[in-house]
Amino acid sequence: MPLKDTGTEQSIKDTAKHILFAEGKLHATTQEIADAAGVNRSAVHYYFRSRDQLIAAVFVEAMNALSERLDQCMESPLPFREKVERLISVFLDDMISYPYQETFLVTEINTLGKHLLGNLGTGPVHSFLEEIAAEMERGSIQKMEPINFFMNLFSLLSYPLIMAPLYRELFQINEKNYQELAIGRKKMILNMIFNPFQ
Amino acid sequence: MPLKDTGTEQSIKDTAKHILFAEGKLHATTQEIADAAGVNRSAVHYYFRSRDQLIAAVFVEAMNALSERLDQCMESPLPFREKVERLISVFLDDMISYPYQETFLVTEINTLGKHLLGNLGTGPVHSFLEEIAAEMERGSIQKMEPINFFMNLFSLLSYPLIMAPLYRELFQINEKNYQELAIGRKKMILNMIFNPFQ
DNA sequence: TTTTTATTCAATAAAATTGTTGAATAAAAA
DNA sequence: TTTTTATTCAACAATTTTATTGAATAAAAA
Repeated sequence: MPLKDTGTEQSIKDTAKHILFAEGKLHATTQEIADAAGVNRSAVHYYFRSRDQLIAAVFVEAMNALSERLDQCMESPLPFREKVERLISVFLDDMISYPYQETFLVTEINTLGKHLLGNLGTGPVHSFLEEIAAEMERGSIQKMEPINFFMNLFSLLSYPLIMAPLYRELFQINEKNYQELAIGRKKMILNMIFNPFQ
Repeated sequence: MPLKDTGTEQSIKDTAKHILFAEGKLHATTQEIADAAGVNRSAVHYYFRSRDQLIAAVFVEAMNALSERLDQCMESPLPFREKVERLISVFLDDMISYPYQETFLVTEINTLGKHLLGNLGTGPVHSFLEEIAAEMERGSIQKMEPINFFMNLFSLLSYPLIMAPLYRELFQINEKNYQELAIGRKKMILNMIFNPFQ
């Protein structure tokens, strides 16, 4: 660990994030990461000692950034519907820049161990679930298990972007058009989520 | 390639599928696969020559099996709603036994190349999309881009199972209860899909 | 029984990747 | 200027994983 901060350590992490989360190269080597970061491979070991520790650092940072952003949305004093709208915008932007992030988290969680998850699922998520339950009582959204409402929201939001490489082939859509499709889903998701069915 | 079929080749592929798709060990070595299959590692090379070719074979077989099953559902002469119900059941069963399958396909598609996708997205999917459009005309489902209806269905179905390891932590639910939750979503998904909102 | 075939086994080669080290360098700080 | 610090560089060791090979074995087929 260096005494003054030249940004190299962070730059290595950011590059690793880009390769892993944006490009989806889940088997990236330290060499590939170093090259992409424009540093010598020694620097990677200098800062992180081992590949595993770099991966773990990236994992933790991504996890914290993600839950922080979501928590901020969920804790904001906005009315429920606007809160959900912001949640969708924030998450959609994130998914567009880092479509493989969730996939990475899910496939690495077993090898890295759950202790790296930190304070995921504390406070904000819990109170947001209660808020969902309250809205159901009010009748503004369809009654169901609050967890299901939560998962529906993120399903409709995430899945099409996670599976983009497959669905682009399935539907023969190029990258640009597919992204437009994904962004266009925003309004539709709000409709599905907020207009009580039956 | 052996002249008589002793089932070993298939057993190796099946074991690889289990390790990759059920256990989610995306970095599995040929040794791990051979051990789990109860064969010598030589056998793996005897049948597949290289790890890459084994992975490719597994990929192709999984891809074909998946699209065949889906095509069968989509082509069946059932009324639309029952067709969708079958689709959900078939896919849900598959997701429960192989939760990492889609993740694997999506992360390997870049390294392996799209030529392995075969005849994905031909005939059945296209005619199913037309059927969806027709149902929208009939008013039995909400009007939207047919592709969005399709993606909504699979989003609501797949995402909670793909993300299970993460969401089990987030909601502090054990594996058994989480699976019950996932199965219980079936009816709710049908409701969301079929009851026109607004 | 003889032959064929599938598979194992051991040994080893080849390749890829990671991790280590100590000296060299260049820039910033003192 | 001297010192410190971050980083590079080259060389190499260690480890892991993959791939090859040829002989051995055991069962099935002829």
